[in-house]
Amino acid sequence: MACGEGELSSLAKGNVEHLRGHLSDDPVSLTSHQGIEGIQVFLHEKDLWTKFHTVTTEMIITKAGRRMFPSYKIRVTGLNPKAKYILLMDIVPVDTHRYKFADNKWSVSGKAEAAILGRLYVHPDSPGTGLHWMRQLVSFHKLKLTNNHLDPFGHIILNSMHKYQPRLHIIKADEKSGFGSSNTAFYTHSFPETVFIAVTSYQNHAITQLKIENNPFAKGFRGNEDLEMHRISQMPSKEYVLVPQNTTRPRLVSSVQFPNRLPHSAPYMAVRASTEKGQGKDLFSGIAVRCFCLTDADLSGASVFLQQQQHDGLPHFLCPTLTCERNQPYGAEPACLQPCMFSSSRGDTDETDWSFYPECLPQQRFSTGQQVSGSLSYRPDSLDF
DNA sequence: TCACCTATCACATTTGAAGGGG
DNA sequence: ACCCCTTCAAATGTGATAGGTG
Repeated sequence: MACGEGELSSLAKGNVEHLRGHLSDDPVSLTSHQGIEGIQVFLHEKDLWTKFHTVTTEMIITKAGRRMFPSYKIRVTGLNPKAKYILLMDIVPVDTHRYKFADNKWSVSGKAEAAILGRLYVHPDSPGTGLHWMRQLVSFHKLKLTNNHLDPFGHIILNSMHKYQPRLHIIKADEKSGFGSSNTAFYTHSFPETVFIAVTSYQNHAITQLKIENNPFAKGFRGNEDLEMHRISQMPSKEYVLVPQNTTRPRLVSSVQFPNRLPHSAPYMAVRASTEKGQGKDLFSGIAVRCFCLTDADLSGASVFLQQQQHDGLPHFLCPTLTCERNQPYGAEPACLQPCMFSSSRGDTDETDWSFYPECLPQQRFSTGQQVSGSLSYRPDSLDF
């Protein structure tokens, strides 16, 4: 059903270029059309786009060309199943400003550079029948952005630090509709949440984090703390680096490293990590969890607490150790708690009570001052400290 | 000369397609 | 035909450094 580039070349490529003259340069109007009625397009992963949009989406541009993330994917309805259509994208400047990122926000920094002749990205399945386009997601994930004004690969050329609006065009590709003439039937749509600023390196750390968390190819940058804690665990105890407990750590806990000595006076988070989907989250019934240690007064030991992020936005704290003899959520900051420590040595019969977490049964217990490292396994039967 | 901003490159890591062997 | 494994190109953000500008 899909039609290749060759067919496009012979049938219509020249005409598609010719169509540029008919396409509006106005990025603000969301939809315009001529000779086509009833088409609807829906943005795939709209929620993800919105997440990026709320912190101002940035797209990397490189000399070699860089794909967009999130990918531009759409679902189309309302096409004539038997008629042929060409689907294509272009990306147009939103305004005539150049932008800068300072004080954690984007602002206008001057006049835009001269606009580059806009290139079109024709979907490789073009021309395809309405049935073909409607029965599956239409993905423009292979579209690449470049800042190379002499780019020979047909990538879309943009200026760094300028704001752009991607647009979708659906063009009826048959002679009857006057294809290639001024009567060509077309439909154009812009999704406001896909506006982005082109950059050569990310400016806003929030965007970097969103990309890392959502782009599978950036998976290698997730959970860097895992690697860090592993590195730390290989160091002599005096060289442990401790992270203040109030450090924002939004992710879930799956692995644990405990130094054998901790400075006193403040709670420290000595634990961290999560790389696998669902780890921690499932263990703790879908609530975000993090672990940290409290020291006792003579620096000789640490206790483990688990912090639950409640839906009311207030963190509650659980102490699963026997010493505390409290298995209730604490409605207070950990600093308000009396430090408690593991009073038993390894092999002692004292039970660390993990019963609050029915799936979470430690195979071993800690002793005071004992260096403990290991991981909370995803599978309840393989918890291993 | 200096500070600041932006661009570029090598790098480590992951993904996923392709190909070979059993 | 199917499964498993290996290989490799492509995609990705990082961090150091280069280059441009005022």
